Amino acid sequence: MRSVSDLTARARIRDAALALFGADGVAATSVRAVSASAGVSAGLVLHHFGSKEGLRQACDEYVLDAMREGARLADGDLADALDAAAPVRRYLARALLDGTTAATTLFDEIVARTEAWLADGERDGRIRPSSDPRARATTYVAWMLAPLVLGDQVGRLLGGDPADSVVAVRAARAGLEMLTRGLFTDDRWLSAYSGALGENR
Amino acid sequence: MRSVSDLTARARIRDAALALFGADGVAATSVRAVSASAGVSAGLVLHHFGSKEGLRQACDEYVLDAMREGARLADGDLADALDAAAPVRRYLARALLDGTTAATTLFDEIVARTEAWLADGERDGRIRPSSDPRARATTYVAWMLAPLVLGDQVGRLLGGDPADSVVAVRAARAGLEMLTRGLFTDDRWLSAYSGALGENR
DNA sequence: GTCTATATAATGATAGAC
DNA sequence: GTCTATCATTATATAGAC
Repeated sequence: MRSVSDLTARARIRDAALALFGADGVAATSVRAVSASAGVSAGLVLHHFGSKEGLRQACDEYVLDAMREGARLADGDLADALDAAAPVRRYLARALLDGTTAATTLFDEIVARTEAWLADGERDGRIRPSSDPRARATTYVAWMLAPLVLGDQVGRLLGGDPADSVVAVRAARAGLEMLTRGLFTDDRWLSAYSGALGENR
Repeated sequence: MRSVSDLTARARIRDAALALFGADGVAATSVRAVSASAGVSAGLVLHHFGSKEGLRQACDEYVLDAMREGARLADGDLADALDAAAPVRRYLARALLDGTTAATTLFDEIVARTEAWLADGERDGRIRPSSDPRARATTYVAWMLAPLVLGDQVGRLLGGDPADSVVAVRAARAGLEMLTRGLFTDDRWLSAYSGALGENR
């Protein structure tokens, strides 16, 4: 069991920054707040990372690595790859909104992998065909990311205790139900859209 | 046709704040930036709103009203209520992430309305039954909000021009397709979750 | 209502001792 | 590697003239 104080100061600073940046946003988090949370001086933070921007980039790279590792372990379905540590998830959510290059890169990678995974599933019959595979993959990814980005809101309504895994399971189950049995019984609305776009847009 | 300069200074300041807060976040936006964007002095901003926090609350209330108005016009489905002006949507996305009281209130209202709307649909057969209506409504809302929060990412992958409405239509259509015809062909994964939770959790 | 000028605090970053 | 002390800049907010 590795305790917090066993980490190098650099790692502790990065972890503290990750948590604070994720919780409050980069702009709302001062270097001093990070240093206090890590139990070091403000000077040391800048000694290690050069600037606040450097610290942000270090967090970006760390999250990128963590998510890639998670994606490597899960063999396709995005839902499995997303059970990273909570601070990493929260940071990622904010980074996606801020449009950092790391988050943009990651989003692209995830969509590409998901599109390939869905195409595979289409071939062997696990996944229904689509008239617009790219749009479907993108939308699917956005949906899987939604409870992550809106985790506080979803958690509050579904359980009270945000750290409770029951919340995540309930949401995941409800989502799966919609995606297997469907939500709407007829394709009235769908037809309206098809007319507007053509079948293979 | 009402031009920008016809608005009172107070309204112009609020609109400018809405746009900048939504684009960059509240913390990353200075009162001076807002005043410059609105074409007034920094002092006037604080004269009208007391403080930066007061300005933020004014934006919150404005967005709350705008969304409620939109929801009143659309008679149930969340997707229709979300076609508010782009600045309002972007502001709302950030507010949801920041967990402002207005955004929290709004999220709760939306989920409640959606749950009622889904229950209605269940009764007259438009909507399939659910084993966990609350979780389904919450997840559905989170999904409909996802392209809003992740709009930049989705737009980039689906069209290039973020302001292009074709992007929104493609995403909406792909989503509808998944929610009508389903995505997964068998309920293998769903069964696994049902076992873990019991049927009526 | 609107501006300019200013007070005061906090922030990112640097320099140098240990 | 780590700290303290300090600088220059920028931020919010106030006071008072017009």
